[in-house]
Amino acid sequence: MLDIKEVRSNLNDVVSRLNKKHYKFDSELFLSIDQRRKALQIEAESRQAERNAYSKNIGSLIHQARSEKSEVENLKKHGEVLKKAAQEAEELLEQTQTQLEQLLSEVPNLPDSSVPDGSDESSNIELMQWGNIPNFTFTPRDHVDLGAGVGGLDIDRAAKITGSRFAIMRGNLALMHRALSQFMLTTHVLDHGYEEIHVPYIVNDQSLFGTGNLPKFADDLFKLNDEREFYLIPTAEVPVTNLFRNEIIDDLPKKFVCHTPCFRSEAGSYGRDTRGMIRQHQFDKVELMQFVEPVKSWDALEELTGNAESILHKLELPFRRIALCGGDLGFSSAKTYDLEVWLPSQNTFREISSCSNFTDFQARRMKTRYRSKSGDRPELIHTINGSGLAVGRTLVAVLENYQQNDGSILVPDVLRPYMNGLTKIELSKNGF
RNA sequence: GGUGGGAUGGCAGAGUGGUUGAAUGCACCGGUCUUGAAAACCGGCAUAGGUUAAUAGCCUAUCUAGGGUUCGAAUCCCUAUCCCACCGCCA
Repeated sequence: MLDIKEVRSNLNDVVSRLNKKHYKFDSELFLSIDQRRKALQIEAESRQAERNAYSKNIGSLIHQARSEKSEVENLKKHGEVLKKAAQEAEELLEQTQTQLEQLLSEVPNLPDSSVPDGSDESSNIELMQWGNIPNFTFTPRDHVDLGAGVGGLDIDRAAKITGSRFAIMRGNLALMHRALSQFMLTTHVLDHGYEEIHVPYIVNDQSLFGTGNLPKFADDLFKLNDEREFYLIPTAEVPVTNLFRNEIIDDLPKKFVCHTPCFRSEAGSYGRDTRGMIRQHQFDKVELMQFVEPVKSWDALEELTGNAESILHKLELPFRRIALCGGDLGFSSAKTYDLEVWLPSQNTFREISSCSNFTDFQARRMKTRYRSKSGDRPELIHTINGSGLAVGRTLVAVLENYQQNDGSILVPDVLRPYMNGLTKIELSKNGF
């Protein structure tokens, strides 16, 4: 949520910055509702003040036993009139305030000035590339064939059990998948100073509002068939960011790393990435999350992005860092770096991590504040998060980049300790 | 699933209809004292919104949340959520 005070006082600036994000903000509608709100609020509050003063006066009269009973009865009658007037004024105010809140809750975060212009991913800017793109002496297979070859990946049976966009892994492939998440967690905890945290995979609607997934993006979510407003998490960002919802915290920064499955309905992506494990309804992700003081959030974004990149360094997977342009930025983000890993079978880079600074946008929705020292006014914090990394896609990248001529897969050095010393996943004679 | 008991400011904990936004203690901040510190003493210390140049005043709201009763609600009534205890069931 944007700061309504800033929207009011810098309306033109806000409109043009939202334009960069390719969002048309209806400033006239905003102004008309806000002006109505102002008038109604002044009216409602003065009615309320009147009522309060009147009641206080009755109280003191009764206390001093200065009045006749009948007199008090008359006073009460008039009190009822005041009460009605106050209630009516309040009702009108509430309607208008709700309208204003609804309007504002669907407005995206303002992009940072460093964000490149552009309407879609074609305007994203590559900032750097790392690693050597492998030169295969044979035609590289894709991860679906490789996975089938080593007898560890089964898409068809997953479709039977559940439906499309699910996968089954077994044997050494399942082991590698687990090893990847263990490796990521351990690295972020021991090398980068994150605290490991385990959270619910089901969240309520308020948490999703806090991160900005609701009210606008309900279609992307799996909702439980329950009287309560429960949803499967689309990312650990939702439960972890909401840790301190409605709280005032006093020690910053806080850094968490969290491994969870993620559930996305992928509505609107029919026909895209239908083959294999690239786009699933369920996937594992190791998420990095920082809660920081406002002045430190830009440094924190660089740090966190670097933390995610170090996983790719250690796995020796070629990747590049992309700055998303205004039109490609997520709803809550002020700036986002995507990390894209090289996939030989597609001869291109594919997203494996997305690291964003949300500035105070989520904090305002969640009412998460901090107090630097006792006595100071609480201030909204900034939130930063990013994948470190998407486990399923990392597995895909390892399979494809480490494949051998015969279809076997070398195990990256750093994973071997997590895989009982295994150095190579061999072809399976029996298939799956 | 059943039966009871709870939810008050950063924490602990008073408060059952009338100047209570809320006693008291702890924590915290400022001061006095001290060579310095501690102790003691004095003072301050909730959040949000509105108005405003103002993080000054003033007004409004908030004692888990949402409704209700009343001229007036932390206090009475209803509902929800969460926590605790015991019973039942269970990985």
